[in-house]
Amino acid sequence: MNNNPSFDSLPDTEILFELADLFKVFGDSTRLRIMCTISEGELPVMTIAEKLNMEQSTISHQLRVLRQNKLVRVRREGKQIYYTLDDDHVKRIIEMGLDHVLE
Amino acid sequence: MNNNPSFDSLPDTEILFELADLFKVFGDSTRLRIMCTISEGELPVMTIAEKLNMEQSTISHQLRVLRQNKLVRVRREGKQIYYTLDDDHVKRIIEMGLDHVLE
DNA sequence: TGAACACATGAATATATGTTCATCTGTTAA
DNA sequence: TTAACAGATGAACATATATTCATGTGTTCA
Repeated sequence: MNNNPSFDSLPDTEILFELADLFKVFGDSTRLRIMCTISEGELPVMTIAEKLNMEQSTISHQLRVLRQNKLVRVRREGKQIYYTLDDDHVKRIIEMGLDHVLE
Repeated sequence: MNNNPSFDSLPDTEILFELADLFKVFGDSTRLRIMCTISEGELPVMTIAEKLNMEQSTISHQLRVLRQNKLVRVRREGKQIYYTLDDDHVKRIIEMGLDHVLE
C-alpha cells in the first residue's frame, strides 16, 4: 500500500502539457454543465441549449471543443444531432473533482 | 453496479461553477508540473523553480493559486518555504486525468 | 543594524478563451 | 426546388489569465 502523494514515475513534461489541455476542457462551467446534462442520455443541441438557457451558437461552439477532445459522442438523426458523453471515464473525472469540491 | 454515465443526482449549477474553478487550476502546465514536482516530497520555492527552469516569480505566483485552492501545504523553515501537495486527493485527480491522456 | 537571501506581490503586457452576431451547410417536407 | 429547421462556424469583441519586471516583506547572520 503506497499512501504518500507521489507518482511511481514522474510524468513526462510533454504529457503534462497534454494533461493541462484536458483539464482546461473541464475548467469551464458551460462545458461542465453540458457534460452533466448529456450524462443522463443523448440530447440534440437545441434541447441542451434550452435546458441551460443559453444560445445555440454558444452550445455548438463548446460541443466542438468537447468533440475535439473526444469527450462526447455524436449521432445524427434527421435534422437533429444527438450528443452524449463518450464514456464513463469522463464522468469519473467529474466525480473525482466533485468529491474535492464537496469537501 | 451502475455502469451508465449519468449522475445519481445532477450536480447543482452553483457547484458546477466551483468545479470549473477547480479544474481551471489543473488546466495549466506550469501548475501541473509544480504539483508533480512536489508530489515526491516538500521542496522550497527556489528548488522548484530550478527544477522547472522557470523564474522564481512565476513559480511564486502559481503557488499562490495552488494555495488559494488548498491544493498545497506550506511550511516555513528559516528563510525557505517548503511546499508539498495537500493530500492524496490532488494526486488522484491528476492520475485520473493521466489515465485518459494515456489512452 | 545592515547586508544577503528566500519568497511574495503589484503593475504591465501579451496571449488565450468564451460569447455573440451573422451567415453557412445540411436535412426534411411541402 | 424551395422554405423551414437544426446545427456549425468565422469574425469580432470582451474578459481572463500567465509571465515578466521591479520592488516589497520577512528571516538569518555577521
